[in-house]
Amino acid sequence: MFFSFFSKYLGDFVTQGFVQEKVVSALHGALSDAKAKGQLKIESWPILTLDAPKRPEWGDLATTVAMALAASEKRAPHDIAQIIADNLSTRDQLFERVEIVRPGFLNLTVKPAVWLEVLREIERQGAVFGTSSLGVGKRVLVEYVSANPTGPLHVGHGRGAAVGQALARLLKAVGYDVVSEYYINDAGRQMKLLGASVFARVQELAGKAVTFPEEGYHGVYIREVAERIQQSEGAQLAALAPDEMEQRCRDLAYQSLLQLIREDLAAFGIEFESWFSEASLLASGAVERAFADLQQQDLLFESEGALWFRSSKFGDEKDRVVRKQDGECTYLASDIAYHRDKLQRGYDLLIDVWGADHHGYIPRMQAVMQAYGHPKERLQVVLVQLVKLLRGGEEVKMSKRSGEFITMREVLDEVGADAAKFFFLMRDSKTHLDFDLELAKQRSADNPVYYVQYAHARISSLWRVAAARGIVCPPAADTDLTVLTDPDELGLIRKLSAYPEILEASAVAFEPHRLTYYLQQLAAQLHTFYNKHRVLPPAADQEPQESGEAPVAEEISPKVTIARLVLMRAVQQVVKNGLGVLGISAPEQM
RNA sequence: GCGCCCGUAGCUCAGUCGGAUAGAGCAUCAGCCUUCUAAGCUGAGGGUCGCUGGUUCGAUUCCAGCCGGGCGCACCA
Repeated sequence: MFFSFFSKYLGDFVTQGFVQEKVVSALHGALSDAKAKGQLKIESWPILTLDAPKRPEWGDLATTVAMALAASEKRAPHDIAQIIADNLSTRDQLFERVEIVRPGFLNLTVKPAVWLEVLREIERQGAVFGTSSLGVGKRVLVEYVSANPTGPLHVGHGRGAAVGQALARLLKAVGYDVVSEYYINDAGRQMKLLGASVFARVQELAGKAVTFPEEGYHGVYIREVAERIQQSEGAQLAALAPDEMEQRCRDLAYQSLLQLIREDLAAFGIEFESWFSEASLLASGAVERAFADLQQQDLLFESEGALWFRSSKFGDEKDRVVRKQDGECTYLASDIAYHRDKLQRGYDLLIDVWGADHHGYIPRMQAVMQAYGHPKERLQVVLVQLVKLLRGGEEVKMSKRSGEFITMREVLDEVGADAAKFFFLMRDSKTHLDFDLELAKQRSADNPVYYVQYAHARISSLWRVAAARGIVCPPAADTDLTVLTDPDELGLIRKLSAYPEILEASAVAFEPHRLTYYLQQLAAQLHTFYNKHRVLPPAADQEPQESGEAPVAEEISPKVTIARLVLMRAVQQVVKNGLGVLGISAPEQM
C-alpha cells in the first residue's frame, strides 16, 4: 500500500548502498586526483564496480578498476592499483585498510564506524530503505496473467501472477511509475467455444441429447457453470432460440469465470489497477485504426485472400496474417491494436509476462513496436516457465486431455499465498520450477518461506520479551553502536548495506528471484547470529547454570543489548521491506 | 531443418556487463545440544561449471562449433 507514496520520497532517498556510495565517491576522488597530478591519463572513465570479496581477509569491498584501466593506461595493473591506493590513503577517515593483491585487486576495508552508520540510515528511512530514484519520471505498464476467462487459473498462472506482481513492485521500488494490467481475451474463438461448451452442458441438464463441440472445454467447471446457469435462469433460457441461448450462455459463463479469476487472484493477494478488454478494442474500432496506421506506412498487404502485417521488415522471420481469408481477424490483430493502445497511453516501457511457450511471439510483437515508431526494446517480455508440482518428491500428475489440472486455488488452499509466492519467486522465472507442496506447507526451517518469515517473527519476539522486561530500545541516533565489533555483527551490517543494490539489480534485470535469494541469505545470517549471540540478558529469575559443562553464556552489558537491539531492528526492517516487494507478509509471530 | 531457453556438488538451484581458492539449501557423514529469545548447533566430504576450440594477463561468464533436454516455427489462443 505504501508503495503508491514512494515517488514523493524518492528525491530524498537515493540509496545506492550507503557505504558503497561513499566508497565509490572516494575511488572517484582518488582517480581524479591521480589524473590531476598526471599520474594517470584516464581518457575514458571506467565504471566503478564494487564486489563483496569471497573471503573475509580480502576486506569488505573490492574493486577491479586498476585491472580495467591497465590496457588504456598501458601500465601494469599493480602500479595503477598502487597509485589509486596512494591517493585513497588521504581519505583515511573512510578506510581502515587498503590492500593491493596479485594482479591488481584493490581490497578495501572500511572503518567499522562507517558501517555502523548503515544502521542509522536504515532506521531513518524505514520502509523506503532500499528504494531508489533510478526510474523516476518513467512510466511502465506491466501486463501479466491475462489468462483467458474460459476456466479457473492453474498453477502456471500462479507463477506468472507472482512474477508479475513482484516485477511491478520491484520497479516501483526503484522509482518507476508502474501500472499493472490484466488483458482479458473476451473476444473471438475461445469465447465462442466457451459458449458452445456451456450451452451443450445446459442442454444436457435439460435432458436433450447434444453433441459436445469439437475442441470444446471439457473441464468439470464447465458443468458447474452450466448448473448454476440452469438453476438461476433455466426457464428464461428455455424460451430463447438456440443461438440466442448459446449467446446467453457465453455471456453468463464469461462473467462467472472472470469473477472466479478475480476471486482467485484476490485470494492470492494480487490486485490489478487496470483490466483491459479485448472486446472493447474491437467494439471501439481500435483494430481498424491500428490497421489504418500500418496501411499508411505500407506495412499491410493482401495476399491469398488474407491481410498480412509486414513484420519481416523489422526482423521477424516472416510476415504474419492479421485477417484471415474468412474475414475474421487473428489474435495478432487484437494484440497489435492492444499494444498500440498501450503505446498511445504514453508508457516508456511495456512489460509483458508470458508463458515461455509463447517465446516465438516476441519478434512479431517487437516488430509492432517498431511499426509504430518505437525501439523494439520498449517492449520487454518476461518469460515464465512451467511449474512441476511435487508432493514429497513425487510428481503430481495432471492430465490436460480430460481438462483436469491443478488449479492455482488448490495450491493456495493447501500451502497459503505467502508460501506459494515465495516458491514461485525462488527461481529464475525462465527456468522450470519444482514446487514441492509438502515442503511449502511445512512449518519448519527446512521450508525457505518459513525460514525467512521466521527471521522477522523472531525479532518481533525479542520486542515482546524486551517489553516484558522493561527494556526499551532508543533510536539508533542516540545509541552508542561502537560496541558492535563482532565479525557476525559487522557481517550482518554489510549484508544489510547490500540490500539497495540487490533491489536495483533485481529490478533492472526483471529478475525477482535475486531478491528472494538475498532474503534467504540474510535470514540465514540472522539465525546464525541469533543462535550464537545473546541480545537480551538472561532473565533474572533463572540465573546461573551450574558451573562446569554449560557453555559459558556470553556476557552481555546493557550497552551491548541496546546496540544489538538496534541491529536487530534494522535486520527486521530490511526483511520486511524485501518481503513486501515480493508481496509476501512479514508476520510478527508464526 | 531453423530459432529461443536451459545444462554448475548425489538432488533442487544461486552466481556470468570477464576477475582471486566456483557458492547455498536439501541429502550423506561426524560430533555436540535437548538450552533458551521460538521450530537446534558446529564441522566434513562431495565439482574436468555439458564437450571442444577461440579471444584475453585472466573464461563458469564473451565468441564459434558440437552434445543433451525443453519450447517454438498456423489464415490456433
